[in-house]
Order: sequence, then structure tokens, then C-alpha cells
Amino acid sequence: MKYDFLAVEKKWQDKWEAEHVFEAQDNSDKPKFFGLVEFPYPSGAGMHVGHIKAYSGLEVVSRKRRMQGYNVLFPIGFDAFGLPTENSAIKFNTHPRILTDANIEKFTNQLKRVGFSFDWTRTIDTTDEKYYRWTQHIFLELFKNGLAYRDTALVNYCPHCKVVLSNEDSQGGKCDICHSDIVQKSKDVWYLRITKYADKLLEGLENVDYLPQVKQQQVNWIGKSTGAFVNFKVKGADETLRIYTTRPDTLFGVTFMVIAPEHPMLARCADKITNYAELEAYREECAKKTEFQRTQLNKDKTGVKIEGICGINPLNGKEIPIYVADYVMMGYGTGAIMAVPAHDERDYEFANKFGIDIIEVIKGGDIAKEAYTGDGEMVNSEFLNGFTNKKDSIKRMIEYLEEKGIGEEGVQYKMKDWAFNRQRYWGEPIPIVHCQHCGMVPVPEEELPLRLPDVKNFEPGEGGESPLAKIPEFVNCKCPVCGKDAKRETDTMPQWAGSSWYFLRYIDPNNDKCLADPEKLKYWMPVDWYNGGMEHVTRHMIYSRFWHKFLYDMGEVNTEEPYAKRTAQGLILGPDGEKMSKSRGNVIDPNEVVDQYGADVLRTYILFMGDYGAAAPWSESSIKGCKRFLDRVMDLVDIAKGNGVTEALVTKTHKLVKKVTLDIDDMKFNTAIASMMAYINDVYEVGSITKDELGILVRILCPFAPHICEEIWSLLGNNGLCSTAEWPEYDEAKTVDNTVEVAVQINGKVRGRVMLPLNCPKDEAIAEAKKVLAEAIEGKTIVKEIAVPNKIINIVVKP
RNA sequence: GCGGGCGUGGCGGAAUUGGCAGACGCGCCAGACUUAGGAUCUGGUGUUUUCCACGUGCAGGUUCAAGUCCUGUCGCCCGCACCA
Repeated sequence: MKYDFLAVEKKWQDKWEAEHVFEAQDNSDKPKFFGLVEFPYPSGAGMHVGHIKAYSGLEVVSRKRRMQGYNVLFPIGFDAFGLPTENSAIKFNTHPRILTDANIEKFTNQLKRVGFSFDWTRTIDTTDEKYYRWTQHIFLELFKNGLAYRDTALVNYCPHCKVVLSNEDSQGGKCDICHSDIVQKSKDVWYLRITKYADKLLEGLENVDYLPQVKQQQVNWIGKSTGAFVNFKVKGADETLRIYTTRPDTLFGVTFMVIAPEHPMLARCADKITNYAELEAYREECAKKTEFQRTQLNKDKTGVKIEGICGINPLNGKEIPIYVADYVMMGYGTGAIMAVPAHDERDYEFANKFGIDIIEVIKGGDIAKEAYTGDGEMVNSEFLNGFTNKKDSIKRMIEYLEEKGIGEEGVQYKMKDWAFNRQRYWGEPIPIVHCQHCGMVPVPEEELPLRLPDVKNFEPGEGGESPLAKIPEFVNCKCPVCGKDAKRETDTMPQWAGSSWYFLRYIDPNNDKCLADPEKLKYWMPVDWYNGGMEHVTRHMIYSRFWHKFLYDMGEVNTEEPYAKRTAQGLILGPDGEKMSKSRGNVIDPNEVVDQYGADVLRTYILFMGDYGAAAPWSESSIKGCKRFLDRVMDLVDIAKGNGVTEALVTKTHKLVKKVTLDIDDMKFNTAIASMMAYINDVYEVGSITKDELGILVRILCPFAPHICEEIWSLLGNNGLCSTAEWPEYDEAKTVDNTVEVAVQINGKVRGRVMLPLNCPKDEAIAEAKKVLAEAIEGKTIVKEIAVPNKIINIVVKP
């Protein structure tokens, strides 16, 4: 039966909207399901097939859960603050508000065209002042609790975008937005004290159902290590040099120390150091290197020895030279290390280059050749000699250090505090007032939202100051505490702010008293299933878990963790097998696919391509297979006659319902679709199907290809929508045939087949098998007979 | 270097977790229908000369039986990366 897919799809989309089919109910006795997908950044380019794949997984799960009687919250919104919009507003001489609204409208139309079952009544926009009012509220809570602070620090600065970036946004020394090389710059910036939650973020992972690689990446990102801080007296200056080490037990093997070029001790000891000029020159040289150069060229160690002062080993009083070298980073630990070249590869390399002694303290390797980093018996270490276990020797050394007051156990994290500001216009204004008398004062809650001023000119300043700094009406204000003249903070929040709590707002999007009603939170939270890209596992997910844990501590939310389960979809690659990109010209536009084949085909194909979690290339020809499949389903309308069951299809139908039901929950969408294809192949072979059976098929196909299923459902004469029909049940007993074909092997090779009744006893099965194999086993000695019920019979023979 | 993952036909990919490798789809071949076919339908399609034999990156091993488990090895992808 031919049908006009574009007209049919539009018809059902309108019907769903008119009948409020996908709207979540707030007061419901039904079990709830909160399915969350990462809301898009509404770029001018419009939707990408990657968006469709990212949403299709939970789209299918959500549609199925609704049919199974769940009250489903499956929302969508727009993460609309950000640099790309601001940059194109500057380029086209318009306002980011105008562009954002246009882009949101474009995305909305495109999403609706694909037939996603989002609850459009709960849509949020992070740039809406009714939304960012609450983002500002959370910032103020963080500030009042000492978790938002200003500090002068070396920051990652992008000279092209003119913004300070967090470590997460400048990985590999490249700006995450424009890919320029970033430079280190000293600046007074805002930080959020995420490190205070490092342990909670780590521990929380034990109680959530995340993909193993997601957990692993977060664990690595937090990067917890345990060890000790040790204080070294400095000879020739009134200084104590504090270091961090994970192997305090190797303290007797220390032959030099290294401090980072930016280490403050250098300046403090300037008058005691005899080669200070040389050290300054080296520091300048290092500052010129980008982070990229510093890490990529890591094989060749550089450094300069400090003359005039040296360290003292606190255990034995030995004098130890101190070097400045850029392989030690100011940003980790204390910016200073004790070097044990015998047992650390980097120290070993450095010692060889500078001709420094190497003292073995752990037996097991050949330190003449390379550093030995394995376990072994401690030597040359006085009271530690004879220890063979790393754990024990570290424990003993820490006890000793603490006893003598020269050091203590300590913990370090790779994760640093979150650089939380941008010097750009299109972001949430930070609601802080700088008062000469009162210091930094929070904007009173009742004055929120602190709105972005509506201005024509919002280009960033050359010196890296925010465009807001050039607007006197915004900057000048009265101090909320003392009432005297004061100035507003002009930095805005980074892109990640709005997305750090957005899922909460879906629960109560219009509340103007609090970010969401506690009763509603109690019903809906946590998010039952969150799906998104692997690229957001370390930034967005860690940031939002941090905010959520903070809000939990403040009593504003009721769960410790926001997301109960997290999965990730794989990329859709271009037809050439490469990552899709405009420059490569291999981008597939979902709109064109919908025009050509319809939304149902697009949805079905994207989920049929392969394992949902794996990357797979787009194929212009493979998609036709899905088109044919759906056409063949449509053609069944003409064949379907009568009610009840078709004898030849009974088992197949029950098997199919079981397979699709289980596969959807396992995200095995490709095999679910494959089994439906196989089923209709069987139907055509059998040559008949009842209306009841076709009704079952379209109900389980509905989450994938909802429009065509609605159409068939109504053609079959059903009242009501297929999308709200009951999910079919299967009878386990009817999923198996009462006879099974069993392969018969000799010495593990298939030599025949027998039809046996289900669960046929072993000896009977073997007897049957022998009949089939009579010729083959004649004259041979049977060594062993194996029969696995309903699966295989293997006769082992010798000639 | 560290962490995670992967390697199966011409292609995308299946395989109930140790039990008939290649489901399903694409492509291809042949045929049917047709004025026409980049439409539809039917049959075929791992390699090899039908039988035999050989086949899941490579080399071993365990087992009645290995894509699946073990040892070694090669290659690819992703994340982090001088983290002390």
C-alpha cells in the first residue's frame, strides 16, 4: 500500500501535539521514568545526524515505557549561552538574543519533524532570564558557602576568543572553541572549589550505574593519589621546601630536588642565590612555551641548578642540590619534588643528563641501565632495610615522618578548581558587587535576575576584560550592604553553568519561588537514565554532579547523585568512514534524509546501523534497506485478515515480542530491528497474518517508526493512538517450539541433524543421533558421547 | 608511557556468553514483471572445483567442542598524559 510519508508523518505529529500524548503528569500514581538526553546548543548550522542518534536511544526507551504504563518525563531544552552565537552576532552585526531565538526555532522545527516524543510544554532555554535567575541563585549559594572565590593565578587564556578557559576546556593546549594555542596568563579570576567535592565525586561513583568507561574516565580525571608531604630545610636561606611524593619510603634515595620555574621560593631567596639571572632567563624561556610544547617535547629534560642554596635531607642531614626544571608543574602538589632517580623514570633521565648520583633503595632492577619502578626489598635505607612490601614501607616511613614532625600523610588530586568565568557578553552575569568598604557582596536574592544589559556593542576588550565593563549603567551601582557607590562584577559565567542543573528545571520549569518544587523533585529525581556523548563525561557530568552534591548539602535537592544510569552513543561517521566535518564535506543533513525517505526511515536506519554505543559510517545505500522494510510492513495492511492467531506464526510472534522487549532495555536496537525484519520475512513466506498479529507488530515497532505504526494502527480499525496503546505481553511458554533441530557432530564436526522433542532425554537423543550417523561411525570405537539438551550432540570416536 | 575499547564475508554488522560462525541489512549474480527501471517480486551469494577441505588479525595452548577461555604477538581507535 503506497502512502505519502511526508503527509502521514505531519498528520500524526499534529495529532500527538493536539492530544498532549507525550506530556508528563506531575501527580500520578504510575511508576515514573525520567529519561534525559543532553540538550543541544542551538547553533546556526541546525541539526546534525549525530543529534538524532543521541536522542533516538532514549526516545525508543521512553516510548516503550509509556506504552508499558509508566509516567514518562522525556524533556528537551536549549543550552544557548556561548561563544559561537556571540561571535556570529558580532560578524553579522546583530544581537545574540535574535540569533538564539531563531536557532531555537529552527532546532524545534527540526526535532518535531523527526517525531521525537519530547514533552514540549517543559522546554527550557538557559538564556531565558527566568531560567538564569536560578543559575545565579546557585552561584550565590556557592559564594556564600565559600565555594566561589577569586584568585590571581596563571590561567589558560585563548588570545583568539579573548577568554580564560578552564583546564577541561583547554586540553592538549588548544582552545576547545577555536582550537588556537592557548597561553598562560596571570589574571584575577573566579574559581569554584570543586576540589572540596573530589572525594564525594569519587565515592558517588560506587552507587551509580554508569558505563564502565564513563566511570573510569571520571576516576582518572579526579586523579586521586595518596602519599606524603615532606618538609626539607633549605641551607643558605631561611626557608622550608615542602614537597609531595607518593613514595616517601624512597627518601633515602633522594639525590636532588626540583622546583617548578614559577615556584615562589625563587623570588624569596633571590639575594641568596648566586646565579639568579640565569634562573630568571630560564623561567622566561619556559613561560614562552605553550602548554602543548611543554608536554609534547617531554623527552628532552631541561633545567638549571640553583647555586647558593641547597636542600637538607631531613632523615640524614645530607645536602641535596636543588634544580629548577619545567618537568615539574606549579599546578600539581606543591610545585616541588624530591627526586629519586633510581626509581623514577623522569628523575633518572634528568640525573643522567646533569650527572647526578643515583642511589638504589629498592632491589630488583638494574639501575645502571634504567630506573626501576617495580616492587622489591628496601636497601640503603636504614630502618626500612629489609621491607619487601611497598605498602608496609610507605606506612612505616609516614609514621616516622609524623613522629619526627618533618612530614605527614597527604592526598593529591589531578582535578583542579574550576575556572568559572568568561570575559564575554553572552553568558549569565555573575551577581556580585565590588564595594570599597564591604568587599565582595552578593546581589540580594530578591534582585535576581541580574539581567544582561541590552546593548549594541558587545565586542570583547583587547586586554581581556569583559564587554560589560564598558557599560557604565551596568557597572555602577550601590552596595547592597552599605549603600555607597560600588561596581558590579563584569565577568560572565562559562558555558557549563546553565547545563549544570538543567535537568532539575524540567521537573518544574515555571516555578518562580524556587528552582523546583521539593515535592515534585521527590517524585521525579533522580534521572533514571541519562544518555549522551563521551565528550561530556569529564566536563559537563563532573560539573553537574558537583553542583548537585552541593545542592544536596544545602537541602535544595533530595538525591546525592543526579543520574542513576549513564550510557553513551557512538558517533555517526561520514560515508568515507571519517568523522563528519564541514571541511571534509562528508556531512549528512538529517533534513534531506527526511525529505527523501521520511522520519521513520531516518530513525530506524540510525538505530539499525550497528551497536548503539559504537561508531559506524553512514551508508547512502544501506538506508534503503530500512525504507524497504517499512514499505513491506505497510503492505501487510492489505494482507492482514481476521483476528486471533496464525498457527505458523504463534511461536515466532511470542519470540519476537520477547526479543524486542528485552533488546530495547539493553539498547540493542539494531538486533531488535533485525528481528522484526526477520519476522516479516517469515510472514511473507507463510503468506498470511491476522489483524491482531499485525497490531502486535506495529506496537513493538512504534517506538522506532511511530508515524507509520500510527497509520497502520488506525487502518486496522483501532480506536486511540498506537503510541498510547498497551505494550504487548509475551508468554514465555510460547516462545519455544515443542520440537527442536539439534546438530549432530562427530569429533566436534557437524555431520547431520535430528529433529527431537523439546528437552529430549540424553540417552534417547544420543540413540537418535546414532541412527543418523550409523554409516559414519560404523567400525569405529566410540570414546565419549556428549549431549547438550536442545543444542548439540557430539560423538567422539577413534578409528 | 598510563587507562579503556576493538580486530568476524565485497561492506555495515549478528552470534542466547564455551555448543550448527556469518542473523538482519547493503552490495553483487540470475530470473520474473515492465515501453522503461537507481521501482517491485523470486532464487542465489564466506573461500575453494560439487563432495572433501579451509575459514573470526597472527602464533601457540586448554577442551568432546573456541569468534568466545588462557599465553604470547601484530595492528587500529578513543581518553589522559613530565601528576612526582
